[in-house]
Amino acid sequence: MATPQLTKNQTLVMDALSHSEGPMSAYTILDKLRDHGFRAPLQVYRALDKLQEYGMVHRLESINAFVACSCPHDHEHDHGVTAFTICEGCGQVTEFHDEAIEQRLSTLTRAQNFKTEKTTIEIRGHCQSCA
Amino acid sequence: MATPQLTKNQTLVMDALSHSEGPMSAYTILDKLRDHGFRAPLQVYRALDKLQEYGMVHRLESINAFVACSCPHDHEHDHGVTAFTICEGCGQVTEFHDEAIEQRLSTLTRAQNFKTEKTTIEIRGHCQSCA
DNA sequence: ATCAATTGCGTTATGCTATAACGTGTGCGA
DNA sequence: TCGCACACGTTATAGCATAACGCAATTGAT
Ligand SMILES: [Zn+2]
Ligand SMILES: [Zn+2]
Ligand SMILES: [Zn+2]
Ligand SMILES: [Zn+2]
Repeated sequence: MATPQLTKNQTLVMDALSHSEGPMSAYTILDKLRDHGFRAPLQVYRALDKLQEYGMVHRLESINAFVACSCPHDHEHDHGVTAFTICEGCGQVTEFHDEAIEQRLSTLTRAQNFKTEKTTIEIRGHCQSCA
Repeated sequence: MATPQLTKNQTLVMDALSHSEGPMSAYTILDKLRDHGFRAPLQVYRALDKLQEYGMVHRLESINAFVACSCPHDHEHDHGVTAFTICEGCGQVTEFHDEAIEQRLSTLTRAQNFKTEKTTIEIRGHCQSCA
């Protein structure tokens, strides 16, 4: 997915997420952007949809929140399966990618003739500092 | 987690999930059980909490729904990491467990001194029939 | 037997998350 | 110039989950 020029709203949401310490809910983002003219949830959700499509933002399904992608590359290509550790103490999220897991999941889904479209891997627990 | 005698509400919710073709939302369960005296969401959520604690029900984070555990065993011991394929076409959910993935995730989290409490693996896509 | 603690239950109200449906404006190629 | 795609703004609504209260039944010591 190529990364096109972002619109004003998309830029605002992206900046909010980038400058945040951890993940944010859509409504938290909304509150942060009220001073910039945001009034309704849809403004946030529409921007988030696009940013996810561009691979710049990930949704954390298990906590209904969103986080900026921490990959070093520039998103000119899909990064495969993404996994996260999520600390319940401090909220810190760490993104990682592992070829071995991706391969293994691919083998398992192929065995049942399942066509994968999106894979979610989220590990809840406590980070080193919060253990 | 030992499986104690279920209460009336827990039994009703468990039966509803067991007899369902696929996963159900809490509110869908509520509607199914209105004829049995259910009136409020909390009656469902409280039962679901216990059933999850007993390992008899799993929550699917990516679709806000619940499904009966399909493991053959009797839940007298924790089954490790649970993974699911979820068909977007027919709603069919398949539960599976893989030692290799569990080991790999354990290695990766250990490397960052992360203490895992709950692991979510959900694969959205299309099953053989719906491909 | 009695008291205290635990657990389950029912109810009302509330909060959080996400989308439907409508209309507006803008840019761009046919 | 027309038609289309896309972003945007607004209002309303739908869907998911929990807070807080009180009551009843159970259990398990003392
Ligand atoms: Zn990423
Ligand atoms: Zn932490
Ligand atoms: Zn199971
Ligand atoms: Zn299917």
